[in-house]
Amino acid sequence: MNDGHDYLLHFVQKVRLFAGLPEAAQHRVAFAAVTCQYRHDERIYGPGDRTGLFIVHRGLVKVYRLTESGNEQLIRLMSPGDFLGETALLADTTTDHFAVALQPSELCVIDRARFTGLLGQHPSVAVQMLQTVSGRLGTAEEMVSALSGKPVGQRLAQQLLLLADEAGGGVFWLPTTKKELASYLGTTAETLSRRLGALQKAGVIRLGPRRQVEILDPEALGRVASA
Amino acid sequence: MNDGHDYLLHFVQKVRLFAGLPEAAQHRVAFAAVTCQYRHDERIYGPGDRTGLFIVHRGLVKVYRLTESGNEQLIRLMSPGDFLGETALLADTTTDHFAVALQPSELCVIDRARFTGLLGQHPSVAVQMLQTVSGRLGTAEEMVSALSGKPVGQRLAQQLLLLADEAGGGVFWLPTTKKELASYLGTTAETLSRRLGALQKAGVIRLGPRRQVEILDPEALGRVASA
DNA sequence: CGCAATTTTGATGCTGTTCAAACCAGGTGG
DNA sequence: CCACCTGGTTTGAACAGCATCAAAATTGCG
Repeated sequence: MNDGHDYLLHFVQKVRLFAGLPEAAQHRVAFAAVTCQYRHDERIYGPGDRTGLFIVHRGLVKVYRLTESGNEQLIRLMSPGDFLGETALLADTTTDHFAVALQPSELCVIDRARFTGLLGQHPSVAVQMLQTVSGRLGTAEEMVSALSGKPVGQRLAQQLLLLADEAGGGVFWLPTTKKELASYLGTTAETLSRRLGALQKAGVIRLGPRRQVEILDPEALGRVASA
Repeated sequence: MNDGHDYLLHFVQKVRLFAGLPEAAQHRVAFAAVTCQYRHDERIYGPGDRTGLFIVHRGLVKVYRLTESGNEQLIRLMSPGDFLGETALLADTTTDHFAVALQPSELCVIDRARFTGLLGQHPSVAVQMLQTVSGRLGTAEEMVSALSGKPVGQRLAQQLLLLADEAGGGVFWLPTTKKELASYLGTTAETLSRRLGALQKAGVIRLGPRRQVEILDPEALGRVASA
């Protein structure tokens, strides 16, 4: 049991959400948390579930919703250190989101009641969470602008630059299938394929095996992104 | 001076953000706040400004951004009791939003430093704010889904139902020009006009003078909204 | 090697944008 | 009270981008 606690404590300290907490409080968080393992394609939660707070420890989780036509609309990908469940947690409503592990993943779960208690006792957690959620709101609003104004090619170019930036270089691998990337960009796999092909033919990028993308001409891509 | 304070205090108590605070804290908030008057079309803040927290006391404020093509993209309308400025407030970055008074308006402004101090001292404010921002995130994400999936007609129908609901009846007035409603729905004034015309011809709604809208057949409208 | 999923390619049609012009409404000043 | 003027709104015609459907080609994997 102690082993488990120390393990959790170490993890809690690495998550920005709890980094600012006094150590005693970190211990309490570690006690409140439960770790869960999820295998590939395993569902973490779905619409109607009364969720708590999830924190990704290891793996990759996709959050999406279903459109009325039955298509998946990818909302975001969560990597280690990210948290999910903020909406349902606060509003006392249930989500309409699905969360599924894309890779074997490990998540911490903190019960709803315990977490709201924690929020009340430790403002820094609430403030930190507020910052993160504000950031997400900002990107969502940007997405709205992009969807209603820019053609697909621009959104794609932006996303490629962003992915390259995250990877810290001109070569990277798409984090998901192209079909899902397409849904994230608000388009279809077919159109995405055509746009990528066009970029490659223009000598701006090179597509390698296993969803590898190499950016040959970042400046040209930048021009496309903000045309 | 005391008059001013009492006036502010009364207002502070009516804003949900501060409703849960002990009275002493409410007094402190009232002291920290400054009221500002804005006339029609007056700019409240713009991109690059280092804003604080704004709370709408009276009037109507539109928040928008400019797309690269120079069009306004309406993000949201703020009515009395709503607050703005959360993004810039926390991230220590500057906004890329514009805020403009659509009507003669009165706003409370709380300085950035004071507000972050307040947040640290009173978790309930942070939690309340988190709830509101989470809600906004939810609607923004819905908007993304809608934009990338549904045709304009559906979005419009949803919005009409929502406005009718807010107004508490089948008759209401559009809160803004149709041009702005169009930008909010991610389309153009022309298309919006055509859709409204179609709905009227179908006997679902009736368009009156001064942007009045009367919903004649709510069920039909509902069917359009979730086709 | 062969299966199953992903990705690509092609042809077609629709939705919505764009540009242009007419139209209307409310507000102003004579 | 009316002519006028300035946004806002409507209408029309032509065009562009993207979705859709169907089918071929590729990839990854057991």
